[in-house]
Amino acid sequence: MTFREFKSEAENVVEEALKRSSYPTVEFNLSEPAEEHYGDLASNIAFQIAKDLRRPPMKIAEDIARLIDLSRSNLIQDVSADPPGYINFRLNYKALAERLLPSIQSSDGVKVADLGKGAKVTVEHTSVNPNKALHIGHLRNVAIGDAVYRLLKHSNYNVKVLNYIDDSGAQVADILVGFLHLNYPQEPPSDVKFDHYCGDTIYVKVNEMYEQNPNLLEKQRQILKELEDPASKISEFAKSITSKILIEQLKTCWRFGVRYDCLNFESHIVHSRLWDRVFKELKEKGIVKYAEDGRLKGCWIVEVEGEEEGEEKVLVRADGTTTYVAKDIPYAAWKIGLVEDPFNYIEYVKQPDGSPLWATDLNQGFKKTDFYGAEKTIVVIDVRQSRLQRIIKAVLSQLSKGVEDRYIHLGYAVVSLSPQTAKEMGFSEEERLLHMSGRKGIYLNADDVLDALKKKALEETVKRNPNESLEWCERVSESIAVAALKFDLLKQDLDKIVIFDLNKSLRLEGDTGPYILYSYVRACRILEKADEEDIAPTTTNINITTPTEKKLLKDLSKFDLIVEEAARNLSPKTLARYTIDLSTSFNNFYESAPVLSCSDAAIRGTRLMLVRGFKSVLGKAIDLLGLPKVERM
RNA sequence: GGGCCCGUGGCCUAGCAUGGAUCAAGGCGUCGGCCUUCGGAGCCGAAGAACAGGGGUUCAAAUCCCCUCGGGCCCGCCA
Repeated sequence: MTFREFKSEAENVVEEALKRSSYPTVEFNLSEPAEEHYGDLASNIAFQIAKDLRRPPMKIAEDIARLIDLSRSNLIQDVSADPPGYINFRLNYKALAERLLPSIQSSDGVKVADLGKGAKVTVEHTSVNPNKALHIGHLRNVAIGDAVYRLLKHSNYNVKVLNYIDDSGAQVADILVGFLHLNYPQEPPSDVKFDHYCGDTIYVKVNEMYEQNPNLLEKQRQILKELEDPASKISEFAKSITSKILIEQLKTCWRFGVRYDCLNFESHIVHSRLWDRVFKELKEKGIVKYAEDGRLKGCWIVEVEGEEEGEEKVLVRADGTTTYVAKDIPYAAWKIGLVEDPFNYIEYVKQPDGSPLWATDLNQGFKKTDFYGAEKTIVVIDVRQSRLQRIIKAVLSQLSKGVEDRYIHLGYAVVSLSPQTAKEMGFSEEERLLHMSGRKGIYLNADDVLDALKKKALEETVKRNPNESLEWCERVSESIAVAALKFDLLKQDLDKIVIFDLNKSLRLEGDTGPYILYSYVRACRILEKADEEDIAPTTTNINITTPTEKKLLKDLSKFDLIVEEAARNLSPKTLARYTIDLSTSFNNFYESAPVLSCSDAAIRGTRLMLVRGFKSVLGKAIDLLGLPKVERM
């Protein structure tokens, strides 16, 4: 918001000084010094010049610093050359406060850079097979996808969120086998959600039975065959089951604070014959080849860039059916507008935030242009799918130039169970982390984890709020649980495996979501009391004095730079880390700079503005991460 | 066998894109402090002294390059 201006002022004065000097023009950068006491920004320009001229950097830094003219700068307090050759700039905190604080007294004033200029982008995430409940691993996908959506939307992209529903695969047939051939009742026990029932009981049991009873596998194949006809009785039955599961899954996602724009059903993509059109073009352009002989005789295959011969991927089997990856190609082509839209759209359900959730349909509904033909499309899927995603992208690139930049696979490492949790749950006795498996029943259901977190938060909330109703405490605890889990899944690098430990992840202290919420609540309390005591913020006589005030102010001023970085790199982690840092700065300020009891009116008023500004900025950061907010806890 | 990713104090992580400053930063855990002060889900301090190992590039490497080791994932006419 203004750190950006400080930075560009510093850039300008260095460039101008360089022009006035006898030194050659070079590229340089400005970064924050390792230690606060060096200043607020440092230029490495002297090192860059020293490299070319083979002269001591310190001398060069001194020469340039001497030529720097600050007369037209507002936010630079002073500048110095320091060993071994840095040019350090210090912020004029009073000027920064006067510029920044009035603008962020309400959340409307907290602006984010316009990166998107309204460009149409789709983000696909969640995409859980509709035969089971979401587990903790799925939640990483959901949290990342939702945060990316929020980051892009606020950076002025026109973002639509897609959720791909594979309603015609073998996993769905497995559930049908359970109902039709193992006589599972169609209603779950009264205290069990339908998605849990299908996933925890039927899916796992059916897969166990396949091993003992090969006949059952034959039944599954039969069901799959019958599912190909959308008008068949079994298709209708499948649809009723998958819809029931899907709605339960959506409830979990809504509980997690997530929304979507459109459900894309695989069965619709298959029956739309999109594949035929794309396949025809792939053949005409020679992108797919027919294997005349060899191991893959009779198949249509593509070569995979960067892989050895003999590693070709089959798109169409010898029997004429399409493979998994082939099914994704027309869908991806649809997303970026390489094919016409064959779908109608119906309003599937109203979401808790009031927005409609649309779904593809082949018969009824309207035509809509919102969901296909995006400038960029981002698909959030774990890294195990990287090779397939690369193949899809490569095939599309051959159909149309420029697809490389428009089709983006956002991969992330999986969530695994810690040895302790694996033992506690009775999944394993080994001292190593355990990968989850829906088929084997090795996972923790998302709802169960949230419930456990909520229970823990509730104990604390009730203890701290003896005068509040149980309903109130429950509501707050639910928010704390969601914030804790979501933040835990967002805060680390996408390339790193999340080792989920039931006990450790139930933490409410330290680098956690509750820490952030707690900081927010503290700010709310101060503002509430200030209101009661009729203490108004200063707007004319701003006075920044202490180190913790300065640090908080500086952190606030960086918000838009951080959001920009996070949005550009599709990196929720970047914002998550900032949010912790900002909260820490506030808590330090809170300990050392009393607001309401401060006797100096100007200082008190300034601090109050800082608290308000903090509430606005942190509130925005919380929104962008997709965490729930609470005003008391 | 080929490809991708990870390896930072006892444990978990940030920093790596764009190499630089005397102490490489947080959290957890351990030990010790801080409520007559806006809420202690907080703050302060201490101990531990660590960028997997080796080589290279550079005035300067946790960061770039190469090799080795350890761990994970992917490599099906399954999805």
